[in-house]
Amino acid sequence: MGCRSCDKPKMNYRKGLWSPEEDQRLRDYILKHGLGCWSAVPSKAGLQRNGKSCRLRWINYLRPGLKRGMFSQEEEDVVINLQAKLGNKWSQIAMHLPGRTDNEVKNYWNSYLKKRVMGSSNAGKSPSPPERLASMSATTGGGSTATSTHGDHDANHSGGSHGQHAISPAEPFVDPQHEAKNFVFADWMPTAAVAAAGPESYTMSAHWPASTASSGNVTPSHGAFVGDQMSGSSYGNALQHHQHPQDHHHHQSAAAVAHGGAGAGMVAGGGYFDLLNMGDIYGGFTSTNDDLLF
DNA sequence: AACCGCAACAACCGCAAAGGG
DNA sequence: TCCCTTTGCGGTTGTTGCGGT
Repeated sequence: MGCRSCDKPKMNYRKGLWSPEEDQRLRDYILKHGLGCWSAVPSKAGLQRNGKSCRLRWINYLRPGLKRGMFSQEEEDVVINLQAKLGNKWSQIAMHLPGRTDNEVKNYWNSYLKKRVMGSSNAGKSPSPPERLASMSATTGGGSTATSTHGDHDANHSGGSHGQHAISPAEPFVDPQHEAKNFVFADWMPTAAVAAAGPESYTMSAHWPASTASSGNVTPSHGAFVGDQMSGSSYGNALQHHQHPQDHHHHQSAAAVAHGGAGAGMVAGGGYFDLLNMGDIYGGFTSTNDDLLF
């Protein structure tokens, strides 16, 4: 833990939302050097952030394998059950939800599930997500906020996280192009990995779990957007424009898959990332590029 | 058109645990 | 064993967009 070699002079750290440039720096740095001493990351990566902030940003946003978008019915059930069982042990709950971060689970619980659970105790009249979804879907994805600066995820989220009603077997909406947007990894990997490994050496099949590489869900189209986004004048605007009114549908297919008996994991084997393997991927970020075998 | 309240969620803060010197 | 630093976690806050009035 202690990393005295990482000692650095105190400085005024930047706070607030991360800019695309900062994200890029952090990504590049970690892709290049792997995970190590977070306190050393800011200076080495040329960021005016503290290590804690970098770590958080990486874990909650930039880390490979993150699954963004609405929670499937199955995921909701897991959260509700585990919350009842474990209490607010978000990190532990998140462990059962591949691709979800504790922060995301926590936010989802606080903003929606808690009310729903409370509500359900009241004659089972749960405040159904559609209430908001209905209005959201009529817009560009609704509640995406400042944080929508990061856009697509939030776009998916805001509308999506409340779209449980959309989980309808009779409505197996599947749009690979959209589904791909559920993954931050897909956002940046195509470009970042190329940057790290070199265009020649980078191929999807070589770096992704087979199930992922073959799933076709990791589409470059989104990565291309990121490129635009990065070069755009406004992170937030770009992303907002990217929000899709139908984003809330993304996960219903995931849910459908889950309900369809994926069994081993809510998304594993369903044509999505094999998120159950993502732990290995995280672990892959050790110290060298050689370890970056996705 | 302006204002207000609500919702969503990223990010911050503080604390405790872990681990090296 | 103690001290110090880093890391991880959970609670909370801040910011922004949207709908309603």
